[in-house]
Parts: sequence; structure tokens; C-alpha cells
Amino acid sequence: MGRAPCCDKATVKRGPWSPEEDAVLRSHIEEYGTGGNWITLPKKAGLNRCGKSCRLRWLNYLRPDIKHGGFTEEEDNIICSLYRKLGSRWSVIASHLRGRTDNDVKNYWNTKLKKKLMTPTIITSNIPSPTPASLLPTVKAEPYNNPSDISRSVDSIFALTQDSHEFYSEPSPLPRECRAKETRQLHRHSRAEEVSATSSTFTVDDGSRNSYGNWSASGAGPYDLFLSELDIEYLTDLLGDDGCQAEVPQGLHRSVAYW
DNA sequence: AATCCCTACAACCGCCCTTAC
DNA sequence: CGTAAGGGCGGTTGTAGGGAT
Repeated sequence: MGRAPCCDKATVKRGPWSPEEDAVLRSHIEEYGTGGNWITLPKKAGLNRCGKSCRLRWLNYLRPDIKHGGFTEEEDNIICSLYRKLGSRWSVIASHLRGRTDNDVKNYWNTKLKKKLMTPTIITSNIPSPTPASLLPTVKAEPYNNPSDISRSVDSIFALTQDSHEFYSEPSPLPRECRAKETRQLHRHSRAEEVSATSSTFTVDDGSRNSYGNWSASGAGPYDLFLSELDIEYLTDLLGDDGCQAEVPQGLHRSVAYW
């Protein structure tokens, strides 16, 4: 047995809301509140609308504290960051943005951000570091010896980003400390597949417990690495919040390390 | 000027979760 | 404890408006 519909779809009005309907709904809620029951609200307010439609109209459009359009770069970054961690949990993402609704964030993602981030970009310069150089861990570099090592190293980066996609597709229920451990284990796994490319990697050494290989650039010239911005974001997130940038070691044109 | 195409976003649909009884 | 109803949410659709042809 299916559930009873919340309203009679044949008789209630559907489609775009008129300014008059908006005014009726707004004034009713401002005067009486929602009454804790959206299903009965339209009848009380004198609207020939489904209760769910009223709820959506109020929450996504009529609420006084709503912002529409004009997403800032900071908001873009927050959305991207949370999407990587949480996936399409728009209501949670929207809760981190003052005045934004889940519908707004979802629409913005689907129409603009997704396309923007999926557009491949050519990386020809160092990735900006959010961490001051003085706070970066020590980086020791090992020059690569064989050009073929580069492609293998690049492959390993793609493998890493691929892993991280899967890793974040299911948000971890564990607290952050435990997730960091999970991440390290995942990275260690990926690192094992990268062993054959050791000569094209360098070591990131934070002076205590952690050492990681990463990728490097060609000694013969800049190596244009095709990655979407999203992949870079994933990689950054996978390897840690304190993304740090290594100095370009001798014999290497560019190298970036994250921890 | 007319038509087509694309983009943005409002609104709906349907499912799942929560809660009251 | 089971069931029904309401709320919440993500996915999808419809459509208006603007730009391109």
C-alpha cells in the first residue's frame, strides 16, 4: 500500500508562484508562523497550494534572511571543499553558508561550479601554498634518472586522486583524527604502487614520523600536468590540510609536496 | 525579425527519516 | 512495536530569458 498523497494534485495550483500568493504566504507566516504543520498551512492561509510547495517557497525564496546569486569566491571554495568531503549533502553544505539554501547551492553547483571545476587546466607553475614557507616541513629531493619514471609518477597521482574520489564518496563516520589515520593508510597503499618510480620522486620529511613521496617535474623542461582543479583539490585534501610547497630541488624544474 | 540553443533557477517528485499515536 | 503522517532532502524537470545564428 502506497502512502496517501499530502494533497489533491488535481485541485491544488502548481507552477510558478504569483506575487499575490507570495504576499499571502509571507504575511500569514509573519503573523502566525508555520504552526508546525505545513500540510494544513495553505488552507489556513487561504492558498490553493500543496503544503510542501508552501514550505519550499518559504524556505527557498521568501525567508527574509535569504541571499540570491552573487556567490563569492570564498563561498565557492567552501562549497568545493565541503562537496569533496560530504558529497551532495546540500543541506549540510548550505548550513555553512549564511543566507544560502540547499536548493541555491545545488543549482549553483550543477550550473556553474561543476563545469568550472571539471574544465581541465594546464598546470605550468607551482601550486600556491596556503602555508607560510617558514612553517613548511623539510623537503629532501632525489633527482629522477629515467624520463619514463615521470609518466609513472603522474599515473600514481591520478591513482591517488582516483582513490580519494572513492575515499570521500562515503563520508567517514570516524572523527577527524581517525580519518587522518585512514588517509595515511590509503596513501601508504598508493605509495606502494609507486615504488617503481622511486627515482622520480622526492621525499617529504617532517622531521618526525611522516615521509611521503610525491611527483616531480622534468629535468629537461616544464612538465605540463593535465589535471582538473578538482583533482588537485582532492589531492590536497587527501594528503592533508596543511598543503605545503617544496622548494624546487636541484635537477628538478618543479615539485610540490603536501603533508 | 525569427528561430534555435543554452543557461540559470524555481519548482516539483519521490524517497527516506522522524515522530506521534 | 507497528503504522501513518509530516518534514526534509537530493534528483530532476520545466521554463523564462538572453545570446547566437
